[in-house]
Amino acid sequence: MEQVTLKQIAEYLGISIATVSKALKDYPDVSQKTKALVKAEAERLNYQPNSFAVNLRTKESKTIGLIIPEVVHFFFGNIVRAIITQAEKKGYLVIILQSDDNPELEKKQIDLLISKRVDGIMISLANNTVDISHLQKVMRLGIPLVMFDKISKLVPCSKIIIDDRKAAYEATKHLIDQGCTKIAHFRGPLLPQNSIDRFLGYKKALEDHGLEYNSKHVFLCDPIIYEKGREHAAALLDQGMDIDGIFANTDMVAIGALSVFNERGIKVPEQLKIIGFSNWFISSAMTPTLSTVDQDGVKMGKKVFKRLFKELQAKKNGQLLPPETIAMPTKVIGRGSSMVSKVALTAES
Amino acid sequence: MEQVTLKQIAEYLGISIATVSKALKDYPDVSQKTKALVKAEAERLNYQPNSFAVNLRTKESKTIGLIIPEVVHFFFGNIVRAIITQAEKKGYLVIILQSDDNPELEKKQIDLLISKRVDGIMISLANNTVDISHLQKVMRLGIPLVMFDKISKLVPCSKIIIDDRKAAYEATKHLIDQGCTKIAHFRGPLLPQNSIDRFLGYKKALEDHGLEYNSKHVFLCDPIIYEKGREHAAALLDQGMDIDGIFANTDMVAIGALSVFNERGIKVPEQLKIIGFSNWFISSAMTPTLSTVDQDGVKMGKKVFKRLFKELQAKKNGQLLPPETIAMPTKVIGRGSSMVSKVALTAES
DNA sequence: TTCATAACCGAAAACGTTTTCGTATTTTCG
DNA sequence: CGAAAATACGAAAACGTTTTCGGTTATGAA
Repeated sequence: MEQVTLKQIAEYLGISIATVSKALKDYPDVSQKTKALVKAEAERLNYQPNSFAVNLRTKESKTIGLIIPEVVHFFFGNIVRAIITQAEKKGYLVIILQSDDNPELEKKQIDLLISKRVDGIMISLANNTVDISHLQKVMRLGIPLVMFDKISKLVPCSKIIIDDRKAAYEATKHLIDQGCTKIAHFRGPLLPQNSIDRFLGYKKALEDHGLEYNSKHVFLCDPIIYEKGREHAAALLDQGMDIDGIFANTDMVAIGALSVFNERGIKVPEQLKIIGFSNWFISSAMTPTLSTVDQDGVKMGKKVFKRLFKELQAKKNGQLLPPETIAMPTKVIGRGSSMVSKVALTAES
Repeated sequence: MEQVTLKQIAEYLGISIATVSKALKDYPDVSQKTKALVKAEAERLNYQPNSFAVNLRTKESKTIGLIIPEVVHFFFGNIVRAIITQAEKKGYLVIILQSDDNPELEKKQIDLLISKRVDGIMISLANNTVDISHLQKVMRLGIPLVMFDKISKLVPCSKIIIDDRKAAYEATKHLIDQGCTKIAHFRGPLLPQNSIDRFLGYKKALEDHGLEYNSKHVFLCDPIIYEKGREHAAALLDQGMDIDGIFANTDMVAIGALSVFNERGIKVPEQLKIIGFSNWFISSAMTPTLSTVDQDGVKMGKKVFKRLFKELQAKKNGQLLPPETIAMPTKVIGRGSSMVSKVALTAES
């Protein structure tokens, strides 16, 4: 019933606690015979070291924290899965906290992780996090920190991102290549770097292709949800706005817009082409299938943990790695919502 | 840089560690003056107790484990969110592990949680978990255990579920009420209780309404994914099977089927009606919108934690609560995929 | 003044581990 | 055979906290 301790094994075998501990960890100054004895007994009693005692002694928790705005999110979900898997391989446990895009909650959760003495922290910021004192605290305490996706340039830590600007540029260019000349952008909130970058990429693509940028063609989605896509799409139709393409900040928003067009009988892609962002699973199940920008969450999650692990190792050796920013590749996936049907059917399996 | 300890505060103030500890916890045998002094100093130095030392001493980790097949899943995502929120309120941290529907991984993760000395465990089983020795071990160790959604009747612990049989019955009945007489069922794997129950509910509904059950009308989806829905829908068409309704084990499967019908020009709901299960968010964004069975993940998550918390409290007081099984309510949501368009447009906002 | 009482504080043990260092025993080898 | 070296083990401190139990001082009453 109660968990067995080194002491119990020692008493049973009539040897010291120190020897038992060393035997289990294959110290060289323990005889083979004793080792065998101890291990057999530990096995028999199903001994499991008390991690609190271990952590207290070694000052290592073998636990890392992960804070993300939303677990349910398709993209984050993939990242989470990848991180957990990688971490597990290296013997780390992941504590996942969801900030709900709430900066205050995010702050509290950072404190919680610190008080739980996690070895490192991975975070994707809440959309409107501006005060970064909690992150600076993490750095000050010397806790390895890796930011990903939603980052703040003001924090001098490693970052794993995608090149949102370039990706947005290419998404917009894709619409232009398909013949669009009046392209609207359903943008994300004003603050987070990636929604800024996507907007800038959109703008740059227009300019580079001789299309004039019109601020009236940019719609703000805050928060970035399905309903906002519907709302703006409806507004667009109600105003009789002359638009033949939409680049949406996210698949979620694009799907919202698409549903309105479907309801109102606007033909996509004939009358209007749409491209989203993230390659959310469901985007390939829509009618028509949704063009989008693919960002590989699994790859990103792997990179995030790998980088953190590297910093953890460095810290153990008393080193401090200079922060590094890694941009992951993306690629435009053309599907039914932006391409003529013949192609759309075969674009993706 | 380094975390401050009681000892440092004590030394600085020239008093004992014991007094500092007691002052911070408002023990009655510490003077108001000292308390104020200590608290001010602790505040100033930003003292945070070392949780390992606390846990080692108190034998409480204030940490609970949560194992689910898949984090990304819409329904589980909601449950996770609710559990985390509730747990946080009571000062508990949640360690989330994803079993990927893999029984061996599930087993390992249970061991991991035990070795991390979590105070309690919440689990939704992998689809094909048959060996339940790891769960029995949890019970043997006296660790409070709550199972939800995917449960095993063989483990004598508390369970939070929905009445799948009743819910499936009503979903099927909904199709019958809409005029369907030849209803197929895309069922889940053979093992987990809830896919069995949904199948039984489907069958019962047919029988109760004078429709004959035909095993050829039941298609196995294992795993329960989008592609399986597509596959069976295609098979159904290719065989020229005479079907006017489908009750799918999950929205995911229903959407897969729907996408095939959309591609092949089968009119839903006119030629064929579909109802899914779970009220996955995206089901209301499909064209047509998907009818489904709503199960409130948030409510369920709350219940799960509340029950665990109750057992944790009881354990502290040396009691052991008898296991309890709670069924959460569900409700059929009729949308465009099963109802005439006039209604469908207004069924859900 | 003296004694009982209350108020306040600290010494010390305990939680279970890891690791250093010392010591006792055995082995090796000139 | 005797000294040096290798081998095997254990004592003890340390990690930071909580809590029991005494002890000291101040307070008040007799």
